[in-house]
Amino acid sequence: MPTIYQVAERAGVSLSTVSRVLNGKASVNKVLKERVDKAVKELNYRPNSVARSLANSRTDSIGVLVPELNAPFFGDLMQAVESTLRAADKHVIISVGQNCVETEKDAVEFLISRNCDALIMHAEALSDEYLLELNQSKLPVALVNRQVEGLPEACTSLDNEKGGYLATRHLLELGHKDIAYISGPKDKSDASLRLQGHKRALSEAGLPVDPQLIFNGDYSEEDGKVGLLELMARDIPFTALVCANDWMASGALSCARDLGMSLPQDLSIVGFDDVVFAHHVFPRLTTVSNPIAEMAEMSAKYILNKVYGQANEVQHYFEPSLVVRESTVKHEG
Amino acid sequence: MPTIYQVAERAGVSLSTVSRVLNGKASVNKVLKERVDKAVKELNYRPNSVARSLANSRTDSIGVLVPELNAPFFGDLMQAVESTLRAADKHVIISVGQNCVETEKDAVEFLISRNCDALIMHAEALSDEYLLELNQSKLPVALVNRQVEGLPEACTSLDNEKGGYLATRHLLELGHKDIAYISGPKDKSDASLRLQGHKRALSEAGLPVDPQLIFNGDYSEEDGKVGLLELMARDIPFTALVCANDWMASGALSCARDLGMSLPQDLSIVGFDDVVFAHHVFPRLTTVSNPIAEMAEMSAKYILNKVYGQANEVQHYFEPSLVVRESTVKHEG
DNA sequence: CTGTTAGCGCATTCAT
DNA sequence: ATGAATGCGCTAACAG
Repeated sequence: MPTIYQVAERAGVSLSTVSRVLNGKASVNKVLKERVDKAVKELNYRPNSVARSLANSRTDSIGVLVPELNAPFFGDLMQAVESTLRAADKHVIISVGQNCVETEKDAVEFLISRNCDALIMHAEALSDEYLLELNQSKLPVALVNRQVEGLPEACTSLDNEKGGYLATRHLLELGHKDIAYISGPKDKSDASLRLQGHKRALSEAGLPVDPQLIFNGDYSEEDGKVGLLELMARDIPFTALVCANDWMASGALSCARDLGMSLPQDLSIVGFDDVVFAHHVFPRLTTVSNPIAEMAEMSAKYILNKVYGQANEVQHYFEPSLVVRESTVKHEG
Repeated sequence: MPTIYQVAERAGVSLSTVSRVLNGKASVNKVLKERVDKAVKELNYRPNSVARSLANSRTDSIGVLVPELNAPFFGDLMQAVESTLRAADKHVIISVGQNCVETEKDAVEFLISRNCDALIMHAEALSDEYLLELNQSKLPVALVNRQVEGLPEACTSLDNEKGGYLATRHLLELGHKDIAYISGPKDKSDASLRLQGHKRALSEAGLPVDPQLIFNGDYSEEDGKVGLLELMARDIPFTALVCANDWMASGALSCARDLGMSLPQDLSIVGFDDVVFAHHVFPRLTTVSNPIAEMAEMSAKYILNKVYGQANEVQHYFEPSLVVRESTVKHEG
């Protein structure tokens, strides 16, 4: 590995001149510049990024925290972040939080110890206070798909209430009146907002909100199944079901099929997120789109602005929209 | 940010003593060690990993190349690599190759410029020659799910031929005799090996290999659909279909349903890889399991051995196995 | 067992 | 516009 020193020697100039042409910040005599370029080529010189980082205390690396690596939702997120950042010659160090406070803290510590220039996180378990504190520690932070009081510009978020509203509204328009709901964990704001939207749609239609038609799930596929069984056991009839995410919808879907129901005639089901397998399930899932890739891209651009002086436009709030497929059908009756 | 120097000062020892207790390599007087530990705590000192890297020319980071970030198959791969490496306090820099030679080369260049200690790659487009050359450049390389002549110990791979054999064998045992096959790109060795296994199963059963019953796909969902339509257009009856991966199987599945066929009665379908959505599709997909997570883990352990002096056992060859679900059924007739 | 010294490769003052 | 000198924070001989 040639060093900048050897390049200087071969080009017959000083260290600093080479550095200058490499970074293009200061102006350099054209002749010298050419000699340097030539030497660089001949030696196949590549700057040592570690040394560079030590000298200017920038690593050009951004830490990314996601709950898991093998879920389509977070795959979309990472894809968007990586490509946006890579276009700016930054790179991504990915770390996994596993939905657990301790692991998430560890992961953040890990990323910090790696001297990341900034953090982009989809933090599930970390508290708002922790995030605020982190942000004040002069390490820029971007929060994807989350809203933290006091950090408006660092967050991108979705109007989850509207999403919940759209899902239920769709079913109402199809003539359903008895609509069950499988919620996400109520301590998560997105879950409670989605539920809130559901209730608003019901109210607007002049329908009561029956707590017996609501099941509290944990966003897992398994809980889609458990939830459906539990709801049916309560013996209050319903012709449609909203699930707070696609995983639970998928669980409910296959459970319903296993129960011998014919879908969507016997039960209309709506999901949330529009993850990639939403059109793999049968019947293809009607769901609410979640523009996670765009939110992730905006987070990356926000960091690019904040840390590297770029000037991208960044959007912080996003609207969900309904994606109608085949798992919902008009209620005859 | 406190430096090692300030820790030394506060503990009343020298720089090197601090370094020694931090790295635990050499032995240090117990009393001094305690003073150092105390100072570290009090100052909340965290070693600067960049400086450390510059001094010992190790970044403790491993470059990972995958074709895409938002596919379940590669999600499993990354998950396994990340957790294995993280347990050893190494970290992962992920880069995307997009199935394209140029992009893959760029990605590799990028990772090299980042001073990765090693590379773990699922390289799709890069040639064997390129990989051999890379490996000789003293940068250790591990190839996941690929076999390169001349680099036996760097590779983990699956017995794809056997996988193809198992898929077709299963259908034969169910009484099917007319079995169509949608292959992956024939320039990829896994695809051609899977097809080869299919043919062997046919031959062993004394059945002819009809080229008219084979369609060349590109592993995409779309080609599952296109392939099925094309095969049906050829007007040679078949009662079962093997697809060289789950994506194509999924495409074929939903295409068949759209055509009004009732599954699995009208057509038995087998996939390959057992990706996460294999049990989301309807009917749940019978497929061949691909232990990608284990292969990835082994690649990580291989690197841990090779670069960081660990001594894990590493397995290089893996056997696929059949996962029977509901998309295949006995052929009556 | 401990402290002193010298780089690792580069960016950046500061002079010129 | 250019070169010489200094330091980023740490590890690793080396000497004691």
